[in-house]
Amino acid sequence: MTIADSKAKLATPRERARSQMIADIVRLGREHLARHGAAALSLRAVARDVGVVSSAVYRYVESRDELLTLLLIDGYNELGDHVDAAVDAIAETDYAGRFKALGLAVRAWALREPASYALLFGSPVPGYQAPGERTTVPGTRVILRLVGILDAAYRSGALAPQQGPAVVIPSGLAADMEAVRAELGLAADDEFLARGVLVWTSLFGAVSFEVFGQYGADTFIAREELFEHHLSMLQGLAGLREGH
Amino acid sequence: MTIADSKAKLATPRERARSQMIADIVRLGREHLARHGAAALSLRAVARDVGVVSSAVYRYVESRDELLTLLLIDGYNELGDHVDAAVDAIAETDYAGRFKALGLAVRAWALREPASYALLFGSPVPGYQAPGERTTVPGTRVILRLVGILDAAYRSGALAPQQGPAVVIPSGLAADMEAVRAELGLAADDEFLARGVLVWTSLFGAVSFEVFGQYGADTFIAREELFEHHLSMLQGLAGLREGH
DNA sequence: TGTACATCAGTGAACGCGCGTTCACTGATGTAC
DNA sequence: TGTACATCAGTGAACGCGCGTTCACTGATGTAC
Repeated sequence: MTIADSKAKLATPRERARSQMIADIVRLGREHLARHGAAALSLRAVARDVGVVSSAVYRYVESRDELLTLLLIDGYNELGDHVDAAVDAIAETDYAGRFKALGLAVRAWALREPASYALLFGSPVPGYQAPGERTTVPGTRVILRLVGILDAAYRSGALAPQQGPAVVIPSGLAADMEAVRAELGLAADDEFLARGVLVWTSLFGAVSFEVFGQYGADTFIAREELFEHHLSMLQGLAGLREGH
Repeated sequence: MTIADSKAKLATPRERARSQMIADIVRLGREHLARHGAAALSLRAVARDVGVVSSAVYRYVESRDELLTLLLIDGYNELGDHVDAAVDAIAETDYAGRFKALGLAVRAWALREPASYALLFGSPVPGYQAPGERTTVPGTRVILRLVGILDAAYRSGALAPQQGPAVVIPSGLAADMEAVRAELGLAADDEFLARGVLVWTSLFGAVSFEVFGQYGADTFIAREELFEHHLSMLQGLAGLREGH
């Protein structure tokens, strides 16, 4: 039974108390993350914040690693919800608008929750290996959304043809792209897919630079303008034309 | 007196032993970093590896934070040396070639030293604040090198004019660009500078995705081809034409 | 060249701390009849 | 509706561990005369 299930049913009082407790643990765990970072996440400290003795947490969470997993899933879903809401607010055929909304939503969430963002997209937590069977689905929501926008634009013919000299796609890369296309049921050709991957990494690269403080303290005051300008260029790189 | 100074002089045996010891501490500290991550970096563990009692390390390093600073500077300089060597191997006027060499050197070093890369470009270490007066110079070597290549290309007229519709640079961003241009003595206009910043963040974004495992285990087998393709696109984005 | 003293490297014990996890326990909440 | 029992939440003590940092100390290496 998942947390959502037991919450939805609002079953017995005990079950309600139980899911409330897990929610508290995750919430305070996230605060703890924000203050001390993922590597220093401590079950004991979270227990103190929850107002319970440290061993009591083991009634709800198997181990420190499982708490990390819960925080990871929670973070992915929060980010996914924000991105979905932002994208859904834009007309389905306004591909450029949806792309920008996605990018702005990622940045806004990352700046609001830098510690969660670091857990999701920063350096791996030493000694911790995320259980793929639980994190893959929430962890791929944003990229799937982005791919969905770009592929829909491609299908509708709204993507601008490639500019400049033709770029050769080497065979190994072509094979990778074919696999992705098959797995996700995409229409776009290798060239556009490869551009999409670059747009993806570049988007997160720009957000990470800002969140992780790579720009330095003083350079770039107008960071929102800088990011929006980046988005415009990435939009062009992806082949998305304005207002389509 | 810096480490390099005392080494160069090869002064007294004691001084040689001293700088050798510091070098050992940094070297083994880096190994420790690789295995356990920056947040878990422990003076005691490094001392054990060096073969000395933990308190002895305090003769050479003021505190755990100072060891982190030494590792940070060491990492920046190693990366900087690699990048410099790769760039210098290409003719000065082959701007596109130098750009690609820079990108490939960053990626190669990051994959060889993922933990150092994570310390430099990953999530910040909680509770640690790098002392700007010691880290800024080594920490800006790569970006200054990149800016140098792009600005030299601009001055020589080798940069392609902007393609596609004119992008408006808002006033705040323009002011930031003017400040950067003045500080570094650049010639390039706002438009090219802004593209340069995107190229910079995108380059590190692509490397970070690969080093931090964001691509997942199975997607993208041909990662070198993928990265080189990214570099080609970024080269185009920067306005660098082939063979110039 | 030889002696007396100062400097330095490294030792080992100790400080107080927080961590993850286990375990036997006490009450409170639920369930079966 | 009331009693007897089972389930669960939370307690508090304990385990063994590693950490950063301090301090008085022993020898070895250097320096001044």
